[in-house]
Amino acid sequence: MSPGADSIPDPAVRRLSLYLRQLEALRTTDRRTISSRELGESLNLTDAQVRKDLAYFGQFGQPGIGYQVDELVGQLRRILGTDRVWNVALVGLGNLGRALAAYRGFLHKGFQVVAVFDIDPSKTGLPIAGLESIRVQHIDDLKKTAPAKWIRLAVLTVPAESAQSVADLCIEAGIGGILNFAPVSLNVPAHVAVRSVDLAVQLEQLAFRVMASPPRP
Amino acid sequence: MSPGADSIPDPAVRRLSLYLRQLEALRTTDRRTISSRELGESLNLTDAQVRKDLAYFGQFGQPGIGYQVDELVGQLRRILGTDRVWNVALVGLGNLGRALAAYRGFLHKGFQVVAVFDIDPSKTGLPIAGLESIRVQHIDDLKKTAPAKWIRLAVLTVPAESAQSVADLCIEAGIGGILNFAPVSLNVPAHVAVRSVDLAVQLEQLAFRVMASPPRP
DNA sequence: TAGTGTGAATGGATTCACAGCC
DNA sequence: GGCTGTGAATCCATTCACACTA
Repeated sequence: MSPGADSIPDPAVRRLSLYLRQLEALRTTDRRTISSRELGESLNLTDAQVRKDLAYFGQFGQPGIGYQVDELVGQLRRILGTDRVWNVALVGLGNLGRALAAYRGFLHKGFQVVAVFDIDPSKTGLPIAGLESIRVQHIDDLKKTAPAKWIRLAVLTVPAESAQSVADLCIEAGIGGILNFAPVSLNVPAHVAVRSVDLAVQLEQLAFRVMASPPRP
Repeated sequence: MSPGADSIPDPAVRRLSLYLRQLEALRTTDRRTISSRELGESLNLTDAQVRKDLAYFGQFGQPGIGYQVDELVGQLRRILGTDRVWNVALVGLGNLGRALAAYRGFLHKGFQVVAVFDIDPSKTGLPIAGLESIRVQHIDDLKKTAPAKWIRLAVLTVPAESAQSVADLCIEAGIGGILNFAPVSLNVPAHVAVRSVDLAVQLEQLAFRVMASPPRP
């Protein structure tokens, strides 16, 4: 069926998530089909871009009609892997970590926080607001808990200084993907995926663009 | 001096922030200079990439030596605009909003949250943990407060349903850059910069990559 | 020798444009 | 007429390779 995932341009895969999000929003309306042009316009992309991205994975559209919203949602979920639920570990219980633990939006998108870790022993055993069924574990439990609970993704909300060593622990524990909120670039082996979100970096990028455009009257 | 900001490839500008972060970490050590090769290796980039990115903005290196760490930090801050402090508005006081308000790491990177808004009238006037000097304001104050406090950047941590209308308010208030955490794509005029961070999208991207590589033994 | 800055070459992603289908 | 899927053409970013400098 589809070609190997690594032969597909990374930008195309990123857009897949945006298509899915847009289509899911559309499903609450009574729209049954959508054209590549409409879908593209809603995201500031060209119609050709949309068609090419989807065509990497198969032929989902009908000439003269467009794409069936429901079917395309199903296909995109399958492609991205969110047609099942992924168990996620959250590591680091600072402000951000607690906020993410309490965030409800993940589950129906296919992700479920099933374990929470911190290095501070005084926190272990405590309950988590918004996650009634689980307790904070010490980070040393990661290596045992991750395989036992089928956890393959980890969210890191730890201080910059400890991020690399925590990432190493995650990898040892068999984690395959890391979402890193610490402001450092992690070194990981090729078989591990990392995405980093650095708030300060995002703001810097905005600052650069704001400087470039003239101040508003 | 430098060419217009929009003639510079976006990927290059993104890397500038990473260079800056890396160099700032380096400054705590006694390293005075660094070569493009070393800087690149620490970020999994080629030396040519690093040199070309920097060369868009000027000639900062010394042949045979490399780059002076301190000087390059200064140049990058100037280029990105973080040699001064940017006033930031935070809109939406859910879990994530409160976590970001309390986050200390921003100030010394050049960003300062100087106002906080929410639509819930019962929250207005309340103090913010971690931001002693300010009080929650109602979102209708945005249009008056933003110009008065020289706020040009906004961080949106509001529900998906209200994100677009809050963004519209920001734009009306003269905001030039929006960091959007709501899982929707915002429509804004060309003179406004937007960066979106959607946690679910990030996890989806990881899931896709993890599926592509074989499970670990 | 070590390392920058940069034109030229390469490699990839986006857009074009059109054959084919509803 | 409307719309997809896709080779071909274009555009743009990355890498190469080398003249030049400390």
